[in-house]
Amino acid sequence: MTKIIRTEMKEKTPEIFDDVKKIFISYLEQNAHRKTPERFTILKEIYALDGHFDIETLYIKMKNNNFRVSRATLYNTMDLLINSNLVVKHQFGQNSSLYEKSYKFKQHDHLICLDSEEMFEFCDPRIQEIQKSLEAMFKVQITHHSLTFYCVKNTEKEKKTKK
Amino acid sequence: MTKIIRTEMKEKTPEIFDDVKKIFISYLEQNAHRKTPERFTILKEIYALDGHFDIETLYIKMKNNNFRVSRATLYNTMDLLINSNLVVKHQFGQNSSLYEKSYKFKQHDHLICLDSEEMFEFCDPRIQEIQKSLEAMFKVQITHHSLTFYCVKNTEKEKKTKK
DNA sequence: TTCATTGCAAAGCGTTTGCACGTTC
DNA sequence: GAACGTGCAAACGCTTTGCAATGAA
Repeated sequence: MTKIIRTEMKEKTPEIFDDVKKIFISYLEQNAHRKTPERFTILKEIYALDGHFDIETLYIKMKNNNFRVSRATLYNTMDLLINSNLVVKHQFGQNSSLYEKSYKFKQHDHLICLDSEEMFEFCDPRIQEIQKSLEAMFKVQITHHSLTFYCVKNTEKEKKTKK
Repeated sequence: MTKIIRTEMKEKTPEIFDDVKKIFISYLEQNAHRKTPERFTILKEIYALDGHFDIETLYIKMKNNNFRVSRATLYNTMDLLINSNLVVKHQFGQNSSLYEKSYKFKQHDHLICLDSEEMFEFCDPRIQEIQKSLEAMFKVQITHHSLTFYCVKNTEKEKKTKK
């Protein structure tokens, strides 16, 4: 599996779950969504995970913890969490999407090695400058972005198509 | 359908197909792939298209032109063309991939409006600077990147999840 | 002749949908 | 009580795979 190298240590996860829960409640109330126990259980499970995860992994984890949950509910809840800015979604390959908790975790982009199983995370302030330029040029408000660089360590004869 | 606004006009497509064909032949020979008529027909069809397209669109277009082709061959050939640097692949949503001819067409990134059907293209030199920094920092060679900004024109109450 | 490539159809797989039941408001 | 949310299974849609036939080297 993919080894992830983080360029900066993340702060120890304190009791941020209370904060996160409040934010989620506020979002649900403001948008007239119901506060079901499933939604809070899913949020809690996600904030107990580190790094990227996919729906299947989350599903298995919850099943192992004896929570009765369906994939459909997981997908629905992810949308709510993304809109609450509590989770970010990445689509690196063409396969499954990867998700990641985002509250109090620094926004970062990715550098993916094509000839090894490594993925690096980085944060470059120049991306914010580009964003400002675009907002001024196109007269829009940018909500988020996705930036991924792909690299090789060794020179390869023919690039393997990423599965 | 998505309206695409280009920030700079592309040069008129001259007889670049000869160049492109030579590059493809060279790639096929260097990698011991066969030079089948299907591959060249697909290449020609792609270079007759403008902007983004998906496999289904290309498939229909070729069927309409009375070419006997299968989707499987289209997918296989796209991989070869991507490795030849004659085509780039975008994965904006989580649905189908979009492809685009790339030879002699300026590398660009995208700005996607979430509350309209517009997509802008832009090219910012600062992205190259970020790339250089990353190559030095991680001691790798970057082959390509994907950068997409998402924006809104109007303030929206609840973000619609992109289909 | 050999075996990579092709078209076709079926399979694969992540995600979405339909529906009856349960639960929040 | 009304209607939103849930679990389950089936459906969906893009992509890949299996296989016999074709044809490039």
